[in-house]
Amino acid sequence: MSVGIRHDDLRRRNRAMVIGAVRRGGQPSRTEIAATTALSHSTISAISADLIGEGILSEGKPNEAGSLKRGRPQVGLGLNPEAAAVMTVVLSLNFLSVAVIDYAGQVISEEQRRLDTLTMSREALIGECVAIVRRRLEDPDLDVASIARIALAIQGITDTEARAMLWSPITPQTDIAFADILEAEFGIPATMENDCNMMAVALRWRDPERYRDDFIAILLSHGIGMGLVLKGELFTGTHSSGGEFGHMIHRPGGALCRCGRRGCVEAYAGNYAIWRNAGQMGEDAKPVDVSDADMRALAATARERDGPEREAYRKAGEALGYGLGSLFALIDPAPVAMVGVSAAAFDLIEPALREAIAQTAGGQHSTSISFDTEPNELPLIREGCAMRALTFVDQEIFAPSVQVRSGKNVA
Amino acid sequence: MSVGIRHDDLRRRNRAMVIGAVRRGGQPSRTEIAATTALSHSTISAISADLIGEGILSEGKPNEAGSLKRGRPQVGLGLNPEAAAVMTVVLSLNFLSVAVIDYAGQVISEEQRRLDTLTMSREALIGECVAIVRRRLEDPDLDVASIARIALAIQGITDTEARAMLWSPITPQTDIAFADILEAEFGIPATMENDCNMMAVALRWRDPERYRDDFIAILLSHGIGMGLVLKGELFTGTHSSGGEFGHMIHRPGGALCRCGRRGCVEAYAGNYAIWRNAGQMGEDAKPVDVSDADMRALAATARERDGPEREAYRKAGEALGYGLGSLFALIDPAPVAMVGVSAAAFDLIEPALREAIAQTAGGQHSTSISFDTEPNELPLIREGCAMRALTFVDQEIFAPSVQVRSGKNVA
DNA sequence: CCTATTTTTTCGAGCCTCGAAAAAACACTG
DNA sequence: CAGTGTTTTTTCGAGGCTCGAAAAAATAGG
Repeated sequence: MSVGIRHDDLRRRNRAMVIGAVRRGGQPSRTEIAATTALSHSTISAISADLIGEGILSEGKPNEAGSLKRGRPQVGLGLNPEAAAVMTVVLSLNFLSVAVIDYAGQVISEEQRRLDTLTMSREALIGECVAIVRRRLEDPDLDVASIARIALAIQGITDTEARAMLWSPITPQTDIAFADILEAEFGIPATMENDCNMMAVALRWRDPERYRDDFIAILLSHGIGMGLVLKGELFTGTHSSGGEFGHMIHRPGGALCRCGRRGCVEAYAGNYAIWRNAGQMGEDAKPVDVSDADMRALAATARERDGPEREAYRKAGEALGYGLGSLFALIDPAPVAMVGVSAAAFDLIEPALREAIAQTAGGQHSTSISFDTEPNELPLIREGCAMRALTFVDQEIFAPSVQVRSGKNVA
Repeated sequence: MSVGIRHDDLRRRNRAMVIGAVRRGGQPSRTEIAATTALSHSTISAISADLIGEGILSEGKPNEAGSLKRGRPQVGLGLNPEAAAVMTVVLSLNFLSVAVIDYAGQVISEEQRRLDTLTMSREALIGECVAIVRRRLEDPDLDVASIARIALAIQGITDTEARAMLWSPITPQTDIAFADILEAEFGIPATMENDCNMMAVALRWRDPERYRDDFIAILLSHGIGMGLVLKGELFTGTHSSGGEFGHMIHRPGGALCRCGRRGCVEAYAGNYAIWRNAGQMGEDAKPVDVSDADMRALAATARERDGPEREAYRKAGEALGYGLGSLFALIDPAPVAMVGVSAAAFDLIEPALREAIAQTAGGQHSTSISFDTEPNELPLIREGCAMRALTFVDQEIFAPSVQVRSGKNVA
């Protein structure tokens, strides 16, 4: 049931708030933090003194950005890059990418690797992941002990507790508890995240003006994925991973979807769906993986001449529009970011999308709904993972419930 | 931005928590409250002493429910019925119902009234509401000063701040700021709530076992409404009122909906949709209001023989099933309560609904999705309003941010 | 009547935040 | 270059809150 607030929760939460204010950026001074958190100067002073003493924060150079104001200059607080580090592991189709990121968010070590995820055995897939992580950990320039968290991301369905990949389009393997495996192997806490959720997290950090409390990130790729932020929090469904926007029903009994069902949004707007419609192979044609290059060529053709290619994109737009309309009927309109290779073809998709959305209850103010596009999803996913892992460190390690006060001093 | 926790917030929140634990029922003892809130006995003791002193809580008879245990018997805490009172105003088609409820949740005064909402002028509608509230306030048995809150409920769309009805099927009038009107008239804080949201609130109080953190209440009536509770909180969309489940798109370009658009779930499952399908009037037939008696007769006919009536219910089930399937794709399956006159015909709806939902991604475990039915929505809406208003009193008046400590003693 | 048991209250200790005042750090002025 | 004004940051005592331990209260059983 609902639990009371203990006295020591107070400090914990306010510590987390100060760290959060600093991470949000701009080298805020103590005074600025006091203003945004509505806590008194004395409190902020005490907490930041603690945090600096523990090597979590550090004071910036006061001479920077030549303060032209009258009195004592504000001294900006920043994150101490050496306070900790995190690792991101992004597993996508035929591609594995790992990075080590310092506490301030800078990449300090990375490795990328092509592999044939669709045909690999379960053991090989796990083995590659473990091996690449091990290689990064053994990097002589790195302080292994400082890596406090690993965040993995994968396209597909993850479990509630962010421990395992349950199903993914990039591999025939199912139910791999990556988080548990890496934790057992390296003794570092790990989580298994959904790629679209990480995209949403990254967008929030990249552009907090536009992507603040409510917004939607849609991945237009082989499949259609969604990351949804509602009321400032990642909405991950009540049980499993992200909202399966791509499998909302567009046309009952309609086109064959990769998931085996019929009429899903993805069966009209996924790369394979656009491809088979453009090739006039019929709506029951077996879904195939289409390369990004082929998709770009397809879009070019569609731009060039009216024909089945253009019609395929129109159908995709229609499906996305009705899907978004139904979604907006539930949650009300919000800014949308279209991410992935087909986001580069959004010019072909948008007209039909807008037309469809205008036919729905959620599209009442359809002209005011704004779309952003970002063709490259991988950097977003990695950034999201990094921020997710760093936020974990901020909250769970540097502002823990049981104040251990490790007193470790990185000086 | 995110705001820090002040020192005085602590008491406020823990006070609210104690009140909440008592309202949740069962005359809990101080020890039981300490257990559920994870606060210490001393804290609970101090807070409950305060609350009893302020006349908010009262100690129950210790001899009740003959405690057979060894030591000092627990003394149950209850809400002092005289601590405050709230008023509910439920405006539904041709019907206005008002009740005064004491702090413990008992109805102490009520009045109901038939009126022709569909033809009334704006002024007449507002006038009737104001008049009926005034009559209750002038009830000689009542302590007017004790009424701390009014909660109105109406079918339709309300604004974000719960101040105004923006649109409702029960009247051609739009944009009536009922909450502001009543506040101005009587000087009592008021809110304007969506009827389906209040149904959801009521279900949560009625059966917290089943309706705890995630569930859905669907109103099957003239229109299709939804109240959605996610992660223990009423989900009211990001901007406006409740999720407009009834206006998710079932079939793009399909049957004509009351909202003027095409293919909405409601255009297949609303009373008028079932009625016109049963009468084989075509999917573009103008929506008409059907009486509850007519709907019951229709259901009886459908049960009796196979024919267009039965087919109409099948279509309704199909629309609801695909709609729920799409919803479940986003939020994952959750218990559903079907409320309203057509919930009494759920036996006719369920087979097609289950068949449809099994075709969707959200219906993966469709057999495990459970439905409850409750034919009568009005009592639910009233209960929900009452609890909403009482919770407001609990949290905003008896556990206020600025501790005024009125010290009023109801003895 | 005494003892065991359980609930509730009391009391001092330890934190935490706050406000006010002091200290610090700089710009401006003559 | 010393003095003054301004703004930021720290210090310090006061007031609150929760907690744990111990005491007090209330009952059943013998």
